[in-house]
Amino acid sequence: MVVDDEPSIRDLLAASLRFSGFEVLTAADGYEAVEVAERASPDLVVLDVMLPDLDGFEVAKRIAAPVLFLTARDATEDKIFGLGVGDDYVTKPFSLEEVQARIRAVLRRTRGESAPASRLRVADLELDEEAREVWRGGRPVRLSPTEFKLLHYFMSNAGRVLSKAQILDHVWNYDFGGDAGVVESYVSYLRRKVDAGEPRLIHTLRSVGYVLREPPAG
Amino acid sequence: MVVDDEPSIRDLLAASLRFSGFEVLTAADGYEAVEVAERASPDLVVLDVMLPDLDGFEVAKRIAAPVLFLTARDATEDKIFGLGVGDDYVTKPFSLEEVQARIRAVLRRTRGESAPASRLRVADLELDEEAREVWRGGRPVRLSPTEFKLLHYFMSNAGRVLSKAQILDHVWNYDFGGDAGVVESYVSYLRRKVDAGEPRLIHTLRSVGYVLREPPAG
DNA sequence: GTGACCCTTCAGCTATTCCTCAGCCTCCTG
DNA sequence: CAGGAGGCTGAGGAATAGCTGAAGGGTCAC
Repeated sequence: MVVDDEPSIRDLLAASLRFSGFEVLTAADGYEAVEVAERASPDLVVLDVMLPDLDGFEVAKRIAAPVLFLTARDATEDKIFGLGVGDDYVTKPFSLEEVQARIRAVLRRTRGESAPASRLRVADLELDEEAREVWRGGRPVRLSPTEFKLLHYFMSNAGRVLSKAQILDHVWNYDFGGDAGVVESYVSYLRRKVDAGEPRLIHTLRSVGYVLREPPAG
Repeated sequence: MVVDDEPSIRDLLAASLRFSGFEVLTAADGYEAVEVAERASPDLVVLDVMLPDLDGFEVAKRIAAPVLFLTARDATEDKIFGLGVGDDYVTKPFSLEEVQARIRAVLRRTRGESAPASRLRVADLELDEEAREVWRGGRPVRLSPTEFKLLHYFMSNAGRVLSKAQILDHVWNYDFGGDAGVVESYVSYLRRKVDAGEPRLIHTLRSVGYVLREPPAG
């Protein structure tokens, strides 16, 4: 369930999560959230701290499901964890990659026992979501946060063509004002760090986008 | 549904989509669009961002259907995706091939589960729309964007005779000023890249046009 | 405060792609 | 068989997209 009073953010999250295969309910304020949560018992709630009626913390207390908070950047962290309420948080403005990563982490944690692999693999390139580690051909690679998010997006969409606009929308914060040139820069960084050896995995499709895949045999 | 205030573009799109088997409604401005959409609940809306009354984004919010935006090339592309509104966009001037490709992609995506093949095949020539890959006799072929569009047009009209004018109208942008000589050039490119081996698939019908098909056995 | 790292922009460079054109070829016709 | 219309293709110039090194500014840890 996604709870935010701003329709644009609510829709953005809902659409992106649905695309990733989640079933999504939404609510625009605290009372609606509590109500919907009672009726539908969601597996997890993405909850804006700042709501028009009820305080986000208040809502969290009344909801049985795990909670991922959305909060302004300047909110002090202790407030979130200190209250013993909420399982993690993401600061606004966020990137979709980040929110999804946190969601999966919380689900993994709260569901306990079942510890899914959380490891992506394409050819001899491996990425561990939890440990935030990457190997190419068994050799560890150090990536900056953005590089990691970008590679993660590529790997979880391996074989699918991604336009620069799509990449920008998923990997960068939703309020990013710049142009798609950054994507080129970061692809260049990634290529240098993880795509130096054969076979090349990140391919450019001119005027279309990029795709991460093993080159077709032949 | 097609929404654009310019009659020429509206009619161009409507005619081309009808020919491809879609059922098409049109609207000339924002309010009409919202109204028609409510009455008819279209499966998808092709929507010009620049409308005389309502802003295209505003219209999109009030419409339940998936939206494919039409936008000027120089418009800041960033804001299209990012607002969580609209599912894809095409810049003006566009080619009909491109619009139809995007439409199919959006429908494929929003309808989810049903993942149609999206793969065309004629003899030993194969084309994957999503991956943008082409094989001839199992061997991958690299095509430029225009070559790919042209081949796609040929393959989705296999067996049908296409005049150079038709090809120009579908594969090239609607504002293309040049003459049909380009088509000859690109057919030549295609022949070299994908039609070198037997059997020849692209046939010239002198002073009529071209046709892609397997020669009748014998 | 300082240094390390990170993010973003930018500009020069390279590679690719697009389109035109001219010369040659092919087919049809008379 | 000659002539002409239509078609083919190689060459080349212009435009465009993409790559990457460098630089500026920001943030964070120490």
